[in-house]
Amino acid sequence: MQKPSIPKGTRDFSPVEMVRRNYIFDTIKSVFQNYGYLPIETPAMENLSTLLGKYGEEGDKLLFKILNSGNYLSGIKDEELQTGKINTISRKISEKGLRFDLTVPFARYVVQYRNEITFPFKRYQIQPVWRADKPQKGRYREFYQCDVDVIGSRSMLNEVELILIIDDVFDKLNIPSLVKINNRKILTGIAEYIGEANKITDLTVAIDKLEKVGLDNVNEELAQKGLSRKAIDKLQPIIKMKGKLKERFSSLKETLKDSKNGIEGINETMTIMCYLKDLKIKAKFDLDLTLARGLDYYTGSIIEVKAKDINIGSICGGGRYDDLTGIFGLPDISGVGISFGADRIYDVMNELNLFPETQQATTQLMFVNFGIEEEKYCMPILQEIRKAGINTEIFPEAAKMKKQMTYANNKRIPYVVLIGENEMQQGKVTLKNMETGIQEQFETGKLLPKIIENFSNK
RNA sequence: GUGUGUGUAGCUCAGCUGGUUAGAGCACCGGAUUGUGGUUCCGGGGGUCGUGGGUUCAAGUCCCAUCACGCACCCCA
Repeated sequence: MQKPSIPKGTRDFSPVEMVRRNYIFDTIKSVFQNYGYLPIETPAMENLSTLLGKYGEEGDKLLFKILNSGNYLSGIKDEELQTGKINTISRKISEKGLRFDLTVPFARYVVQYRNEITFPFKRYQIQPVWRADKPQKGRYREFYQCDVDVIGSRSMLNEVELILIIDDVFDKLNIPSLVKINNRKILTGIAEYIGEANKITDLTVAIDKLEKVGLDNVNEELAQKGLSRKAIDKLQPIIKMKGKLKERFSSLKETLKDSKNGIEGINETMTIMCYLKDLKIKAKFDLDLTLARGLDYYTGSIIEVKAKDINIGSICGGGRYDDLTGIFGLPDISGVGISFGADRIYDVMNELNLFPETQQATTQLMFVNFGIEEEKYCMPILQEIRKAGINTEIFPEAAKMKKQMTYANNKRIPYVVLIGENEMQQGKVTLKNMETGIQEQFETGKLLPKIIENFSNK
């Protein structure tokens, strides 16, 4: 028989893992709500027309497509199949795809329900997304994103609040983090300044790698992509720029003074920084001109968060998009949002041992099952204890004591109740503390108060 | 898409320059202990060595192919 398995890049989650994952999700959710964001959900699959062309050429390739139902080959002629033109054929046999992120479905949602939505619209969305990437460390084919976006407001206050959200989330999860801030308009300005405005994508992709591969390699890649020697020389002082935030801003302003885009980007970013410097923030944040971010739709601020001392890529990222809804027929609506990568956050917390150990046990009290008579005697007591809010279970069959105790032990249930023939006759119960091994006997009526007392002491 | 590594028990792995019947730890089941888990002792089940082909007297071990998985790059959460 074939060994059971799951597709690569996907994962099963055990009860222990789920408790931890839910801890992350609950933390994130509570912060989102704290800032006035409300949840929505969208379907796992979208029409391919919604998805295609939104993530660049690379992104399109990474979309999971869903085969049409029924006789999906009926509209295709034999000769057409022979041509091997995957793109035209796949358009005919597949009309749906799994969502690639949550931002594009959100844009679709906003346009579709524009008459019912009050703007600015603040929503959060925590759902899985799928990418047909090659999996590796910190990269999965199915993973959760926790998106929070506000659409219909151009105010930089939104950016500021998103950074506060980032700070709150990582503070609550105890993850030391580094927030990088940049602006696409500044990058455009730089491209204009060095005289390579049409090579903006190549430029940003290359300088994005600065930290990883070093300046020489970046310059090499730029030359390879066809940027002129002169342009690369002009770029050097900008990406090498160091010093205090204030100084960097003023020197950048001087350099990009002829670029309308550049100045706009600088002003926006300065506005954000101005707010931030007067607020209490635990995370480190900084302007990082090498931050580019791939997704095509960003037009203004861009934000990315990395966990300190861990090499796993970014754990949160986002930015402002001025015209995402334009493609769906609703132009001139600006939005800004960020996305937390729950799975990477999990990996980081795992590596740094940040999960509270206490999360393990869900059952607080287990009744050992001695037989039918005892079951009947115990059930009303269980009901009463459950009503008091204690997580309680009874072993479902009168298995050997050893098996039942092993079960309780493996499940890390802290207390076990024994009511057998002896106890029933005497109207007593035996309560065993699984941690200390000590057990005591008392009247049945005293069980509940005793248990409540035990748990409240902790 | 490019490069690279690994496939042996449910899991983690050992198995030397090819050599009899493929091992360990953990997990599981049973017993010591018919009303007591976590510690200890004894015993047990479980493997077409990823798959197919080749070299050889002989292949888990060497060669080729193939599949699967991992890591790095590209890109990204």
